[in-house]
Amino acid sequence: MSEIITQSIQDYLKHIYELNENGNTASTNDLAARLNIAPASVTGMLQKLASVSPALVVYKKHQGVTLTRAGEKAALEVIRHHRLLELYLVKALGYSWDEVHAEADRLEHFISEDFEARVAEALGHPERDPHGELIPTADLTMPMDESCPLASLRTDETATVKRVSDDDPALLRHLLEIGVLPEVKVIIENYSELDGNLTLHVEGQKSKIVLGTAITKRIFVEK
Amino acid sequence: MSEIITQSIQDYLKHIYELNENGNTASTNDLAARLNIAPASVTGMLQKLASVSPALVVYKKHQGVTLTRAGEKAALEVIRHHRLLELYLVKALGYSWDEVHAEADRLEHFISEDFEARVAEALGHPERDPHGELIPTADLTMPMDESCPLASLRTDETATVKRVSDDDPALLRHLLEIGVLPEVKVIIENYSELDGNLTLHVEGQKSKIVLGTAITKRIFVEK
DNA sequence: AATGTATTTTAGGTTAGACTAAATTATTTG
DNA sequence: CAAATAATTTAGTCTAACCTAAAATACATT
Ligand SMILES: [Mn+2]
Ligand SMILES: [Mn+2]
Ligand SMILES: [Mn+2]
Ligand SMILES: [Mn+2]
Repeated sequence: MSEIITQSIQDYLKHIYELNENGNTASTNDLAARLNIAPASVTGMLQKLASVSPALVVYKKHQGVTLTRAGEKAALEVIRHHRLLELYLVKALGYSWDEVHAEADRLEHFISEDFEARVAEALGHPERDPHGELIPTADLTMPMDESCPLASLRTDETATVKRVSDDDPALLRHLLEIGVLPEVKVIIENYSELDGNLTLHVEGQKSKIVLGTAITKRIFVEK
Repeated sequence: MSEIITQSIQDYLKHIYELNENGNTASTNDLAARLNIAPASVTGMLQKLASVSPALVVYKKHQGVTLTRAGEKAALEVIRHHRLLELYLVKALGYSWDEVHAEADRLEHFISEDFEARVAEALGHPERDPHGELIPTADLTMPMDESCPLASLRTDETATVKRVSDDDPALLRHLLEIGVLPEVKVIIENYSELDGNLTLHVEGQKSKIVLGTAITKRIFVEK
């Protein structure tokens, strides 16, 4: 039984996990867009993932998929690899936080459990990756994430940045430049009803900055 | 033109390089044995490698293959990855020298040129891997290897161990135990005509040891 | 409730890289 | 040098993971 979980399957499961995180089922089209694979091919793979034993997803025609516990464990394994690798590349090999994603996205599929354990040890069993994303534990549970989008804050609210989306290097370079990094405090000076722009003061920075929703939806904070 | 060099092709080229090292052409059967692939499948791949452009091997029916310059460069790229990775795993992550081969054999195909450069830098641009094997340079040339098999030495000769075969963990653990490591000096106390056994004194060790040809052919020394 | 649009699935096909069985060619040995 | 044996190649299949085009279904709007 217990089928081989290929690189391709790992990528499907990882993206299904991320789409499921907000309680949504993962739709064929969303997955196709994320994975850069034709929707028809995604349907084929989802049907396969649902019919292996143990099943990795629950599939109902036209209604997208959710992960089974087996699928979730496989997904968390890959995500743990990814995030540990990202942090290791930064800490040990001097990568900057906008460079790590692509490298980790490949290597995540090929490191051994031994390698994973040694890297975790070398890093002191960290909780978060360079972008503040939570690292699943060695026993494959995902810690609770208490954060909400910066975009949901309003004038005079105060919060601490916890994590940022890591898939756009240009955004990461910009955030580094304006000092919006994990664990940094921000104060909302103004919220614009018209465009959703936030004007905010960033701890340690002289001038205020204005950020649109394309950015503030990708920054997560705790109040 | 310039075809994609897949993981599978990289493995073929690497093993062809190693078989070619002693001036021999790489035979279908030898490759099949090393790669754990049926001879018929190897023939198919060799014909393909000979017909891509630029050609990666020179193939003549029933006579095995040799690498073209393009094939050699691709092979050296993989071998450089492998040996840098092995040394990095030992130096940075605490692997022992009998544990690194399998991990490096997978990762060699998936690290970026950037990763390679950073690892080389972190290691101070080393010349040899943990087993004493020479690391191809960044511009893909293989340094001269001046060593010869320990098995070719005779009574009263003195030599320095330069490298050992890295593909048998049990042998590596044994060599570690008896102190036969790169840069260690040995003196041949006796050579047996009958079985080829060598009795030798190893620098830093109390008692003499006797090694059969299965071992002495896999240890390389300089006089 | 009917129609148009968006989403998803089905059907049929391609490619890389493996396999086995059978045929061919090369090499060794009596 | 002929027969046996070993090495290699050919021919035909298989599987995973993708593709496109067409069909089916679901959903949104009037
Ligand atoms: Mn990936
Ligand atoms: Mn990250
Ligand atoms: Mn390999
Ligand atoms: Mn080695």
